Order: sequence, then structure tokens, then C-alpha cells
Amino acid sequence: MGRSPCCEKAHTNKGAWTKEEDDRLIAYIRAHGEGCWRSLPKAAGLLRCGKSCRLRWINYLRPDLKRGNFTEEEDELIIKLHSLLGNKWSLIAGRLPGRTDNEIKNYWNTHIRRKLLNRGIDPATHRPMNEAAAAAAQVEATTISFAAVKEEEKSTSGFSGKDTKIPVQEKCPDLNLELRISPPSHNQSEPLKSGGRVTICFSCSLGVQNSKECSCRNDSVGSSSSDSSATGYDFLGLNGVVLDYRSLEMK
DNA sequence: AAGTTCAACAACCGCGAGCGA
DNA sequence: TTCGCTCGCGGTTGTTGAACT
Repeated sequence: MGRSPCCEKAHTNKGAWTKEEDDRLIAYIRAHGEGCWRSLPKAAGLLRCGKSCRLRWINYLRPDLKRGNFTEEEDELIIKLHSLLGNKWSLIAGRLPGRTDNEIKNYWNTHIRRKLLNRGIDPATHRPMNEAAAAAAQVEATTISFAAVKEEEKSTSGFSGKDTKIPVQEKCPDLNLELRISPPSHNQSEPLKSGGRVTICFSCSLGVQNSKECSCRNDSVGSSSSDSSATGYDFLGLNGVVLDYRSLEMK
């Protein structure tokens, strides 16, 4: 069977959009608003599939788009967000007003990747290249160990396993059967309270409580609060700002 | 000037999630 | 509970223009 096509391919245009098509789409959305992409092309008199219309509108025609070069601040913010969120382009775009996920994705692949490589940083892991190379070499080696991963996990998540001797999976390194899914722990994610005001770090605000960037995790592992947690997160002037993960979804 | 390579970015494709019938 | 539809996301491809040989 397979899934049904999203549109009648035989009767739809593909490729670059013409000025007339753009105008039609803009006029229709101005009159009726966004949404119902499936029926939009027909209603707007466009020989395009709904998906194509949506993409064109979101990535190119939306009036609130900020066209033009990325600033240095945006660069650094993208790098920071990518280190926390990975390839969650839509979430990253949510923190960059006027930028689209597609735009950021393209920009990452063409500019920032190279920039990080030039800095000697592995764009995938955001760690120094030699370290990444060493890790890769370790994977290549016959004695496959998850110790490095566990070590990182331990240092980033506050996980304190009693047994430091971790069973080595030698047969199927690709299969990590130690997946753990657990609901958000209130103890773990409970925001720090400084001076009666609830503040959480930038990482936690993004829903990445276990990130190495987290500056408020120390309490959760029983240690005394650190300076950074006392002062709150100060990235790009976000110090003291209480961020809500849901605010990332700006659409 | 012509051909080739590379960078940038627009657009497409397939999949999964969410939702209502 | 299941099924089908729609939407949104992320990966990938295609196209275009600039730079280089």
C-alpha cells in the first residue's frame, strides 16, 4: 500500500517559485491567514502542493523574516544552541527571531561548520578535534568501551553510579541497550532559588537539564551551590532571565 | 573565453507526531 | 483502539552564481 502522496503530483508545479505564484500565496494568506495547507493551493489558485506552499511562506515570504547576513552574535548563539540541542533546527530558530530553521540549517552547513573546524572544534560534538579524533580512534579499537561516554554522562548528568566498573559491550557497539527513559524529576529540575527569585540556568530553560552547560545541576548531586548557580546564567546578556522551554516554540 | 569546481541556498522528500472520526 | 489525514521537522538534493584554472 504505502502512504498516499501529499498531493496530485501530476498537476503540480515543482522547482523555483515565480513572482506570480509568490504574489498569489501572499495575497491568499493575507486574506485568510495561515493554516490548512492542504487545501490552500486549490483555494489560492496555485498548482503547488500544500507542503511546498507552507515551506515557501515560512522560509521566504513571511513578512517578519530578517533577510541578510547573520551577525557575529547570531553565529555564537547558534553554536551555543546547537551544542545544547543538536540538530533541532526549529528550536534553534525559535531563539532567533526572523530566522527560519531552513536558513539556520543551511547557514550551519555552509558557514559555521567550517568556522568550527577552523577553530579545531568538531561541529558534531563541540569538542576539540584531537579529543574527538581520540574518541573515534577508541571506537575503532577492538576493545570497545563506553567508559568515556559514561564518564561524560556522569559529569554532565550528575549521575553517580555506585559501580564505576561499567560492563563493556563488545559485540554490538551500535546497540546501546542501556536506554533510560524517565519522567522529569522534580528534585532534579527544581529551579534554584536565589534571593527569593526562581532562576534556572540557560540549559535547563531549554529542557537540557543534564547538559554540561548546566550551571544549576550541582545541587542535584548533593554538592553545595556554585558561584555560577548563585549568579544565574549569563549568556549574551541573559543573566537572570527566566526562560521557559515552551517559549522556544514561537509558532 | 571556456570549462571546472565550489559555495550558497531554495526546494523536495520521507518520516513521525498529533488529532479527530 | 484503530485508522487516516494533516502538519512540522530534519535530511538531502538541485540549481545558480562566483571563483578559479
